[in-house]
Amino acid sequence: MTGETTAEDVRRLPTRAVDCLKYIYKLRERGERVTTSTMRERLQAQEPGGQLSDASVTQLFKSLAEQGYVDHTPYRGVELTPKGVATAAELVRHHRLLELYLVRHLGYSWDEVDAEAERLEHAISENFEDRLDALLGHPTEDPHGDPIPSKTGEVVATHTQRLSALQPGDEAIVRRVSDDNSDMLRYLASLQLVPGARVTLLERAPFGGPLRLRIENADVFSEHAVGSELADAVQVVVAAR
Amino acid sequence: MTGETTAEDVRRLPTRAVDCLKYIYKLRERGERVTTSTMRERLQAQEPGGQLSDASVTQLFKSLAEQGYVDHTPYRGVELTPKGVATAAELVRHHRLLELYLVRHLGYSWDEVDAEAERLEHAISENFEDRLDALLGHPTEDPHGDPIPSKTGEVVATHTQRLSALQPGDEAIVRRVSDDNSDMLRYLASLQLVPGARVTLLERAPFGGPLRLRIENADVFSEHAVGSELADAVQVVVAAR
DNA sequence: CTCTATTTTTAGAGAGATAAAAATTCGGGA
DNA sequence: TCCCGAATTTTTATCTCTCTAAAAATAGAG
Repeated sequence: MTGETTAEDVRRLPTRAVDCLKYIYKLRERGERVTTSTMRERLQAQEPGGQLSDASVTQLFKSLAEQGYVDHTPYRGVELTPKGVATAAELVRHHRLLELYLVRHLGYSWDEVDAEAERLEHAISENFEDRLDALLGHPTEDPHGDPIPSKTGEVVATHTQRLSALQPGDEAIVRRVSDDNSDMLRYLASLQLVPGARVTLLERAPFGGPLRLRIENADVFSEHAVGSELADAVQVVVAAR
Repeated sequence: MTGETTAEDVRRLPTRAVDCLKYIYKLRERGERVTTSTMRERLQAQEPGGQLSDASVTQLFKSLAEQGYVDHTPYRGVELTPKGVATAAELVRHHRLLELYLVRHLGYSWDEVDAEAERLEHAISENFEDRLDALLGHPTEDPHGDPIPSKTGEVVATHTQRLSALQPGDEAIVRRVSDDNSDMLRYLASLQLVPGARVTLLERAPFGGPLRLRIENADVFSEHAVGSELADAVQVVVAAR
């Protein structure tokens, strides 16, 4: 028995390699295909001002494939193996536990936590992770509504759709918002368009135009027009149609 | 004006380089000379199973000297420049704030915190540091009695001496204990030989033999014999002689 | 002055990066 | 269906950085 190595992998592999697994995991959450250039953009965005070529990403893919974390079909992209899923889930678990902790116990606002968690997720120990988990009451969602994988990598799946997919007259509950754009998060908070809020689509302009919404959160009502970029970043569950 | 770069240095420099500055800082705290081989041992102990040669340390010294963090006198050793002191103090500040935080808010025991802080100290942001500092009430000492440098690198100096330097009959207050040996810390805790405790040296055996001590902490009294290694690791302030 | 332990220099190996060249995919037109 | 060309991905050759082993240099004790 070689024992559980997933947790160690997160700290043993180069930061870039684990981040790569994490992004594959997150892109797959949204059902997108993972290509070399997509990954280069992602990894590059991570390190401000950092340079990274497509060729380097190809080599990273090959190296991760050799180590059994991904299946790499040349010219087609990569998919996580079970081992890769486990490792990525462990890192994502760190990230989301940290985000929730930073908001609840250190007074961070939800638009600040992504960047801080990005750094810390690689450094914390198994012990730290477990203490956070217990202190937070074994949570299953982070402040943005993203599911927190369990220690064994399972997630509570919720069937959601994009806010942009609603039809006029539909009522829905916000479940999840994209967490990686600070400015958007601040704006969403100002609209009260947060997980748990109830939205009604009043009207939608054609050709990707704005959506007019009625928003209710904590008994406060408002009405706003939002653009398609924002409506794509918000996941909802339809309550009435 | 190029602005304050110290905080960024901690995250921009390679981990090993910042750790090197930290160890120079800590060795100087105890007035020890910093040689190539000492540093190699220190850095090697850091990474379990890690290999590191003396030659690498020499190159690290040269590189840090070129960047203005240390003065390197070949064959003699290194000393921190003001820039080096500032950078090391910033990292030590991270470390000690984290140690105190882990004990106070996450239920860690004082023998666990060094290893965890070691990892986190490189990852936290300026923002995180400031929040910790405020939450802890701007502390000046960590759980082991080590001073926490201010944001500008100043420390509250206390004139201490080793417990092993006491004479029979001396009474002293424990101020500080060495933080890097888990087993010793657990043992010290079991003896109540912690910062704030009052000790009286009853007797000392010759030739580096054991010291017989009377220990008082929180109105609990006890008597123990301790060896010289332990007596060297505890710093005290004499109260009565 | 000489001997020994330590430190530094030197030479070269390995990881990880890039630019440029080669290979492959994919959509559209004959 | 086949072929072409643009876009993308992979390969190749090379560069830089960091490390080590071995050789050379130096310090310090006797």
